[in-house]
Amino acid sequence: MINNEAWLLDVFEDLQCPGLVLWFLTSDGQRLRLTQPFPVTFYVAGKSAQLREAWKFLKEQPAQPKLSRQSKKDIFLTETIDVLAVEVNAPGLLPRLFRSMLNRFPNLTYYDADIKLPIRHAARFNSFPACYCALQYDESGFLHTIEVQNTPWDLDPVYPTLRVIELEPDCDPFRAEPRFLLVKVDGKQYRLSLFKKRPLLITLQALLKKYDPDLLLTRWGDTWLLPWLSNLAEDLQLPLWLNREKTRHYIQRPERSYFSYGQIMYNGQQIHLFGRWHIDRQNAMFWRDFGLDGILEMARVTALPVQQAARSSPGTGISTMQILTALRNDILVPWHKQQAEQPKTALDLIQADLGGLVYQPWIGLHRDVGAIDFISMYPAIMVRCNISPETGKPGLLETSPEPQGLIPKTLAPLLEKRVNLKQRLASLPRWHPNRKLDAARSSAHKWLLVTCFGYLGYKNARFGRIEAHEAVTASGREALLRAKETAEDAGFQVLHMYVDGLWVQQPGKNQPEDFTELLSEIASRTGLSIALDGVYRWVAFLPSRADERVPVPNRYFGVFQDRSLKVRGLEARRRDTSPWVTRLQMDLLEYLALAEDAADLPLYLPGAIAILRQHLSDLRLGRVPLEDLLMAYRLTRPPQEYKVKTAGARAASQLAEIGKELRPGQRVRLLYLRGGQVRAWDLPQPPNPQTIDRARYIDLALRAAASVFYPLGLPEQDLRDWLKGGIQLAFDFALNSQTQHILLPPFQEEVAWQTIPSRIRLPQWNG
DNA sequence: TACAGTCGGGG
DNA sequence: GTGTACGACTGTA
Repeated sequence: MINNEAWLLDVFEDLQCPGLVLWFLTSDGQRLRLTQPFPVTFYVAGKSAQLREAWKFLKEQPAQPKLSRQSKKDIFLTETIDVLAVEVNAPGLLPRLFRSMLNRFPNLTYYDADIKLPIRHAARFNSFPACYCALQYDESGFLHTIEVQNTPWDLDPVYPTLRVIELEPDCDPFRAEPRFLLVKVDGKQYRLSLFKKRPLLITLQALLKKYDPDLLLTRWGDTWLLPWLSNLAEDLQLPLWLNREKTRHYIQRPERSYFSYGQIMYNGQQIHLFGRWHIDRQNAMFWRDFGLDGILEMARVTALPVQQAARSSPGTGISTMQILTALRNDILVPWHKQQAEQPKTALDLIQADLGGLVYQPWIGLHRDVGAIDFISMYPAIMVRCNISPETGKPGLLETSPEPQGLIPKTLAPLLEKRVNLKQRLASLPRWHPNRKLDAARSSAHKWLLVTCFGYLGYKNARFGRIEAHEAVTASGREALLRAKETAEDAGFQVLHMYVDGLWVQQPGKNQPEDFTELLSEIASRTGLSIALDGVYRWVAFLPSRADERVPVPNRYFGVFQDRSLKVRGLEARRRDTSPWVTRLQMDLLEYLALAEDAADLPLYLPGAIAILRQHLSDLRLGRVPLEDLLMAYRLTRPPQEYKVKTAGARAASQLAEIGKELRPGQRVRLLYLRGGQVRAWDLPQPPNPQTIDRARYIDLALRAAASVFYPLGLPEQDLRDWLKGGIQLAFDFALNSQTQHILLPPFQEEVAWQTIPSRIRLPQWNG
């Protein structure tokens, strides 16, 4: 018998004999393949006559399941229920057995029938990707015991040193033809010609053999590179060991478009390897935002295999965590949710059908404003009020006496870890190397927490229940209202409230300490944690563009004490705004952010106008690269299905004509051309810069600029008229009920914004 | 003028 | 292997 310690890399079913294959990385750096017996069970409930039929049916199946009667807990029922337990020795045989059962007995109720092996393993052994284990195994590689030494909740996980090979073509294969494969391994770089196919494969295979990587980190590996290489190897009859498990071919999951987060999303096809991880940076949803650390963190806390964690949404993650909690607490996991909403009274409907509380902000400019937010408000409410599909309806912000429900049980450690990470983050100095790591992990958690709330109200979620969802929003509104009362009792003016945050103001209070007492009072009156997002030097809430008198809750910008900007709802935040317009708007905002005091803002107006002017003349003189003028629209359907031929639809049609079809969920990039035309960016011929619809872009630019100028009291139309030249510009700058009349002389061409000093001493313009 | 279509959010 | 709902806004018909 051999004792050893190792990190777990991969778990999958053994094709040779019943059980699992596990790949480990040992503490002394070996890559170890072990096998482990792993019988799996699913459960069936229904009328006893039908269950007896099912019993007979199962006895005749080649998988030879072990059958027994058991009493188990269904989360939606108060009493335990009698179920038929179907145990299979070879885990790989379960899916097919379940499918044939379902075919034959579609009306029975199934549990634990579609749970992936790594999740079952996690439930039974508390394992998770890259967990550190104490192992006992014999010479034949048969695993006798596995004891996991750490938990997903460690703040400082110790990871093994992974061997990594990075592979990427020299350009985007969907936009041009790549010529080289760039390989990075062990500090060395190689550039292999894609046209010399035999040497390419021989070199790659040599590298794979020599370095035996744990992680293949690619770009377009999912959608192009790995299938291309694999097909090539097959054609040329050369070996290419992409998998560490050499008897297996990789898994190719097809591309798909799906509805998530209120929009159509697109995922390219995926290539999953056995015994080592493949991550395609181009196709990894979480990769861009959180990096490998975020992916590993997702994998740890959700127990999803790394390759899946990298490519799945937080919804899959949180759903998996709920399944884990259920399995560990001996609660049946329904195969399909079949829970109907309970009937509601009319009053319930009126009270329940509201979302988060939204208040109308006071339009305009405000100085010295504290922004305070509840920390992960909805998840915190779910934990505090014990809101779960199986628990009773709690009073507003009250704790129920029932045992902790499945959802709070799942969330509590996650919430605690996030708070710990955030606290540590706040205490680390800015230069500290761990900051980025903690921030990435904290954000990954935030996503899981946010999504968990949405999942409660999702009709197809396994553990969702709309009443629970509504109980959460009801308590959320109550918390915000109590916070408002508390602030007003303390003499603050509440300028705005939005779902989980509020903006408060009191003359003379402009330091973080000035809000400490308020924070703790709100925390005690609501029982929820709350934090100061920051103190704004000044903040501007914008009105609706359609009607100046109507405030909109989420269009604002402001500057914090540390000079950092916060921008919401402006053009620059939108992904369909071209980079040039975004740059212009951000330049203007960053420039205004130099103002120490809102009262100084008028002094910055000439400089801001000069910045605008500079960008406009860049456009006129053709100095703006075409890429910076690209608009990007997400397609929601195939081009021919659009009733209204939007710019995006027209551009997608152009691409479809040359065989470059985009799927729903993908973005199409385009330029506006004169004569109301559009042109897709990814057409073979580059567009003629002369045909660009400059007027159109200038219009977009002025629109964006006007949002920024609005709180200065400068209306968009006046700005447009004045820029044409020849007239004076007169307007009123209002702050704290004091009005300043401002007069600008007729617009002059000759200002280069490079000449604007960063620390401003500008002439007075006031009349 | 009606309404189809797209966006946001979190950091 | 999937959050919903909705308001703001723009551009087409």
